[in-house]
Amino acid sequence: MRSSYQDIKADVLNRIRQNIWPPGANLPGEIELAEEFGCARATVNRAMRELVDEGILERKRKAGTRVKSFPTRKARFTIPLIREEIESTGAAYRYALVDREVIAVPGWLSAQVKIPRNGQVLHLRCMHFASNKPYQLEDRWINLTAIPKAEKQDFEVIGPNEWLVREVPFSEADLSFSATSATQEIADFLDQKEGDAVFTAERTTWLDEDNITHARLYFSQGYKMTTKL
Amino acid sequence: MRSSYQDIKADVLNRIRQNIWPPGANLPGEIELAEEFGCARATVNRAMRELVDEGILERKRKAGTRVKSFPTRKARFTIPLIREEIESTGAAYRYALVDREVIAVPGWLSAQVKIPRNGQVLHLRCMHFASNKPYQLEDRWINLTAIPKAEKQDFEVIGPNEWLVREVPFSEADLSFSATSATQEIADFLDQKEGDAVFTAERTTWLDEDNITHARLYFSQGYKMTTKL
DNA sequence: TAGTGGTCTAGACCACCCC
DNA sequence: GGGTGGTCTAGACCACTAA
Repeated sequence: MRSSYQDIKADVLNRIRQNIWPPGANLPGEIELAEEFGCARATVNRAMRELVDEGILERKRKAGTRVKSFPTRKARFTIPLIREEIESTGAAYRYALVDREVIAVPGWLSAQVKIPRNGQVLHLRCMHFASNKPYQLEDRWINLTAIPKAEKQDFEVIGPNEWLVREVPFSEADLSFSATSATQEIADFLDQKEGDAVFTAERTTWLDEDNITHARLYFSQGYKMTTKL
Repeated sequence: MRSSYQDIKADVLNRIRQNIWPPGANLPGEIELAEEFGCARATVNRAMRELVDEGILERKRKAGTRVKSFPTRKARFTIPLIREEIESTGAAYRYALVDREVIAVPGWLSAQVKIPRNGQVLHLRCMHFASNKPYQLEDRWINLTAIPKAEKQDFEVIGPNEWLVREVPFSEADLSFSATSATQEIADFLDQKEGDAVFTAERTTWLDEDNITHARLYFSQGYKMTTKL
């Protein structure tokens, strides 16, 4: 009875669900499991590694494999391109540039990220619409010291996110989500009232040691970010 | 010059960053890469599979491997146990049960999830404190048809989340995040003002076809969910 | 239909780390 | 020290799909 690594994953998950292997329990070693499932150790190994990756199991050399006591699963999510996100709902996507200015790095930004003092940044504000209803206000700073060619872009047609994703590779990004109260100005853009709750994402992107860009994304009312575990 | 799969990953990422392989470019086949890196095809394969998993590459049989045109990376995050989340900041965690009642399934809930009409649910409201400051209000429903033993738990000492994670395995969960305005009641619990923006998480958990539990988590002001890409 | 990735094998050596 | 998982190999067969 040959098993694939996916069969093994499913089987292990079932045993955990049926409390054959409750949280905290030790599993047999890879060799033993390979015999039971009638496959090579590498196959068992792949199944187990993926279960570790999903947050179900813990493994340590010599100590063996066990079910996590509190199996808090890991979820994955993508920050999709906003155009794709909107079009996937069937709505028409529209982009509009609001402001564009080259300025010296504001103090709060140079404190937060590593941009040389006296460096210049490109500050952009853009609106994203779904079927002509405000969907997201994007407040973005691009580090011109790191990405000088951004200055030549007018960003009238293509949004900075889409341009950056295509043109500028990055090595790391920090991401955070929070709820903020709309200022009068933000409320006007999003067609809401001052003080309304606004789902806000903040993102900082790095290439090795250089900060590339920082963005604040304000979503209009009713936005939900969803995922599956 | 032997390479490990991690060396290969790093090398591929570098070539992408240096625009040797720009977005949309086709990569050589696995056999060719294996020769170049001086390793077995399986090693290359593992490196490439992981890069697909991280959202950098796309692969299709026959067509080959290419850099995604819009490399929107996948982030992973864990929904940590709130106790661990709070204690990891150095604050003291305190839990308190607010309400506990067994009721018939409310209409809005039975519509949203699959609980038999006339079924009973355990409705709980709990507070989580960080150093005695309100941190999260948890509004939870547990399906007693699926989890009858929950009725015997008083949840005075252990929160329902912690109990469920340890006692009840699940197969799937839906998760969503949004910003809502605090009602007067929620504001009172969180020590805020009515109408304040509240970061809200909603979670529904399933075991095969049965809905197990549904929870709404209201975080107090200033909460940020952060992750790295 | 031919070429690519997807998976599996049987064996090997190694690194880590609990006992 | 010895047992566990972590990784690698050389080869094989298979599944999908673009041409």
